[in-house]
Amino acid sequence: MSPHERREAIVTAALSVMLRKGIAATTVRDVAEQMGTSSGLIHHYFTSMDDLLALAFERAASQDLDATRNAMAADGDPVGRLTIFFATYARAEQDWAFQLWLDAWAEAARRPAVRATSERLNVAWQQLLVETIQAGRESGVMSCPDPDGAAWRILSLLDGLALQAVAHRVSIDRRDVISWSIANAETELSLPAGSLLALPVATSSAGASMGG
Amino acid sequence: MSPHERREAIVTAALSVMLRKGIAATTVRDVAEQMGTSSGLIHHYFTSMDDLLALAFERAASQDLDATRNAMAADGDPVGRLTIFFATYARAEQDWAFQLWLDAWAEAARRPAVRATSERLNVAWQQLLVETIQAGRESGVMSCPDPDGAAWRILSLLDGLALQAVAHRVSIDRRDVISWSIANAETELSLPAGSLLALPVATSSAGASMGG
DNA sequence: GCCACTGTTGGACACGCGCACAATAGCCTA
DNA sequence: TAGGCTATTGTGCGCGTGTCCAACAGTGGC
Repeated sequence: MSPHERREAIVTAALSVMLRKGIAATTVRDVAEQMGTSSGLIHHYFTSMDDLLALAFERAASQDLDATRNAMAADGDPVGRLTIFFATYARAEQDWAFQLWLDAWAEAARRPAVRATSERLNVAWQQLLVETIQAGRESGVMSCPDPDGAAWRILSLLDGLALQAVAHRVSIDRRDVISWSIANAETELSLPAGSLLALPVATSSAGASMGG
Repeated sequence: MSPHERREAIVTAALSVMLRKGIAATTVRDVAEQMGTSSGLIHHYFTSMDDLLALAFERAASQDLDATRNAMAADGDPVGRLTIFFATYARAEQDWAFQLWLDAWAEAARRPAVRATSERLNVAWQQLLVETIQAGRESGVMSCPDPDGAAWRILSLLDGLALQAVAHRVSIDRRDVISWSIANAETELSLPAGSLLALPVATSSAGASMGG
């Protein structure tokens, strides 16, 4: 295995463990065991465990964002894109992905590298919504006086609800997380009720290729 | 120092360390050093470190809740109570208090005692809203088909927005966190725009006595 | 076929953790 | 003043962590 391949393999393995156990609980030995190699090998490629964890988190979060962004790009209609957004929003449906964000938000206060990555990616999510809202506004199908604020509110309600569902398991039903967020977005954008409801599909949602 | 005083002192010391280093990074030795005593003493009063951390977190969070609840009780009008709710919501204004919640939500997955406390208190916050909404509905001033769900949505938007403000510092303006949450609540409860806006007051918000 | 190089191994090291336990100190009662 | 009780100490155990390092193996160049 070439050095480049090995580095990728290590990041992938670290990511796999992180998704299962969370950022803080991921150890060098876990990653080595996941790869089926020795723990010393990790330090041959990464100067410290922190570097590896930060890189793996960025990888995971970026892949999630890219998956949703690509899925949305397949639809030319802003309303259709927004429907896909909610349908493929992995954070809200896959606990391990959202737990990563919970860890990141908590760690942001004490690890500058994590904060920078977390903030940059959250803003990217929000911008994805802003672009879609502006497109919908230009085509006249959506009405929204403040796309930037609306995007933050839509995203924050989604995160706030998902937070309860993931952290506390029972407080809020998973289906309500999505349906309430959709209803909120429809109100924000003056869309008819039910506009953003996706037809149930058999295929798994985006982001499933990340392993775990 | 009496057993009761000692227990209180330990909880206070644990809280002090937690606010400085986060829940996950708080150790028995840290708490002992904070008090100027030995680490063995902590285990003489608490069966496990997890219990102590959960209790210290509960102390901080409960004081916050009680402060808001008491402030709301001073007003007989449901709309007035809700106005006070947003005006005294300490989480959104005091970073150290909200950072504790960020830690708790992340740690909930790994510490059962923390999860139980976190969930119970979040539900208590939600119930505080439910009671107010139901009172407002009975008096005819509010209209809401689903008080339980509306309470979760109001609270989750508030938490989701505050999360961005606290974890990332710059993404969202602190004033927008409150004003957007208020506007959302007014929509949820069919209240006239501006109903929940509080007059600016000079006194500091509730919960400031907790130190840190 | 030998050599050098490098990916890779597996264990040792120092440290920090929660926790337990025997010894000590200090106060309250008699 | 003597005795007993309990808060408090200090040490140490077992474990898990990140990091380091000497030894090994497999492969490509000479």
